[in-house]
Amino acid sequence: MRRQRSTIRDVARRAGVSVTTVSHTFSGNGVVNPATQARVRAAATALGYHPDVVASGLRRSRLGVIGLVLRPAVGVEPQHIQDVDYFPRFAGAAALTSLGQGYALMLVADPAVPHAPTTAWACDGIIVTDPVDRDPLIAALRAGGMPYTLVGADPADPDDPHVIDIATALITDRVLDHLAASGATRIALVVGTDAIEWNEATVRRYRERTPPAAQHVRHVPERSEHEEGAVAADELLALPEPPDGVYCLTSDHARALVDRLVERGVRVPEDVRVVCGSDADSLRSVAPAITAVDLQPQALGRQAAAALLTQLEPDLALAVPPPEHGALIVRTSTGG
Amino acid sequence: MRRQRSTIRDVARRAGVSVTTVSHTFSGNGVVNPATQARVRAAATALGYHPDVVASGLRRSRLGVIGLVLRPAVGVEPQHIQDVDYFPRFAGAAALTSLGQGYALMLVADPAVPHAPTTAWACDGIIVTDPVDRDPLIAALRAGGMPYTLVGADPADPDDPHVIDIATALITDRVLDHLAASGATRIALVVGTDAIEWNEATVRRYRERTPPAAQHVRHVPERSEHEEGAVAADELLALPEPPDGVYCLTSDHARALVDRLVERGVRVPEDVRVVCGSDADSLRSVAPAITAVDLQPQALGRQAAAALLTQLEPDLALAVPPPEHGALIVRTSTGG
DNA sequence: CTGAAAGCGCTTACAG
DNA sequence: CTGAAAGCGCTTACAG
Repeated sequence: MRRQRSTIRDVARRAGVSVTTVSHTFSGNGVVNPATQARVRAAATALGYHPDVVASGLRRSRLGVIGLVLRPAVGVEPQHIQDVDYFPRFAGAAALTSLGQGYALMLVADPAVPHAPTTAWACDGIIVTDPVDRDPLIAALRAGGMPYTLVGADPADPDDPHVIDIATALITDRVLDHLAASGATRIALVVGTDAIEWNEATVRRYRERTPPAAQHVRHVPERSEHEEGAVAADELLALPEPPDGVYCLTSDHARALVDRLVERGVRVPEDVRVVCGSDADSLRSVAPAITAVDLQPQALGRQAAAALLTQLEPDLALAVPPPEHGALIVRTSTGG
Repeated sequence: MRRQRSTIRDVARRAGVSVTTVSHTFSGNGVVNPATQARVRAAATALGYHPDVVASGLRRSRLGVIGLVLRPAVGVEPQHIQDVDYFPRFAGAAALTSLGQGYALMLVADPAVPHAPTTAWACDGIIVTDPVDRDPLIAALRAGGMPYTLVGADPADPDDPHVIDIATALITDRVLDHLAASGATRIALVVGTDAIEWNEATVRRYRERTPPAAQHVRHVPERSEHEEGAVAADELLALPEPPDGVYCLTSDHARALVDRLVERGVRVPEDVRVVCGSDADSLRSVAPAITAVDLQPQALGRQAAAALLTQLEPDLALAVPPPEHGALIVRTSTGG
């Protein structure tokens, strides 16, 4: 299956030098007479030679590859993940930042899941988005001595220094303030069930800020049918004192929730104001359009890649602007 | 920089066996007594051992990595490429298809550009989107014996068997038919300058179908300022017989073009009908919303990955549904 | 400035 | 069923 290519040996033979000289010529290490270099390069060109990155990676312990584990991607149907706006944008920005520093960006399967292809270990460092509570992957990365950067913290280890802040508490404050300013007095929270910072820290902050009697938290699995959002809407309306504001983290469920509210004659935003925690195409084009948090996936992707690259090569001194956390895109669902 | 991990030797020593036995245990090759296997696995676990994919890749000539070259990405500012909807969706779908077969998807820089990191060669095969005329990258891939799949053909080599069809002529027909059905009688074409199939085959088909006197083709560089679309609009209006229909391939320029038309008092779609060749967020949310071709990036991404995987492993027999080429999303700009 | 040689961590005939 | 040994293509002290 491998392309049979010419090797450093072939080039050395053709140029009449040793493999050392060929290696030096291409790596820039050592000193090689310019005339000799020219002979070597000519031979290489004639043979269509490229240094084998894999062999070189084996010797130098540096591949020039950054791995990206997109947590929810594993085992999810393609149509699911790609409807989500967040991940493609995050990955795109991380890829371009990496390429700019001479690194490729490799999308890998979670190496901690059973039977995962071990390719995940063929990189110089790994970005994980998002780590879960007591994340076995992080433990494995540490055990293997693999450099990593996390987007959002493992809830069980908030002080890991290799975390890109996703500012969940700050964002929660902004959303709850905005809902209140739009006239909401009883705000319900609809969150996912993945044990990630985004879910857990949102709930924590919500409980800190909301009088116990007014608290209502509904959990909806991230990868459930969209209709679960509608079911959540029904339940909220059935409460003794239904909420007049809802903060729903995921976009699919927010959409189904609003659809159901409208279907049942509830006016949005007059009767119930709704904010979604993650902006997406689909929130813009529905009626009423839904106010959402701009999570700034591209800024986060750039940040994460820069942080990991700096870990790998401390001299890089990459300057990337931090994301502007908590920016709200106000739409009809909160009177915008 | 490399994580110092335990090696197959360490495991062999601890388990009291040879490295051969350890290798056989993990690779599934050869036959190993179950009891011995258990000892080996126990030792491996205790040491936190993972087979080194790079070393194994070097020996076996198989890495489990598919490369993806996104042509326009090179040298482009991050904010540019990520505004484009096409590439993230394509890459996402290709990644998931690959992961499903145990391959990682690596985003690599164009290995044909000078000083490109050679990482691009650290994969088992490469997907190129989109090849340019007389593409030096394809020549390099062939010379290196690297399996590849192209999305769209090299205009100079339409018969390469490793091409995923992007059906440019068919799409052009659909668009021109739709514009005519919406009332357009003189249709201008606004295309990019990259020497890719999409641009060239669109022009060719347009010229085949349009009476010479009614032809008007305007080239706008893909990576020019958005305002170039406005300039194109001005030029079209300045023609002796201005068009009453425009087919503009790229979304940024289509948007600027429509904005300028409206600004100058031209009614869209009553006076001029406009179709964009590539759907994007931005076309949906403007007024008037712009009719566009759904290029089906996800379907193409799946197709391309499946084709390459099948080349690498003929036994795979991956069944992926082909994209439904030429689907139009009709919006206000053509009376939808 | 150039080269012979060891070794990165694995796989794979081959011999026992 | 198990092991000793060669070798994948490169890099890097080290000696000349």
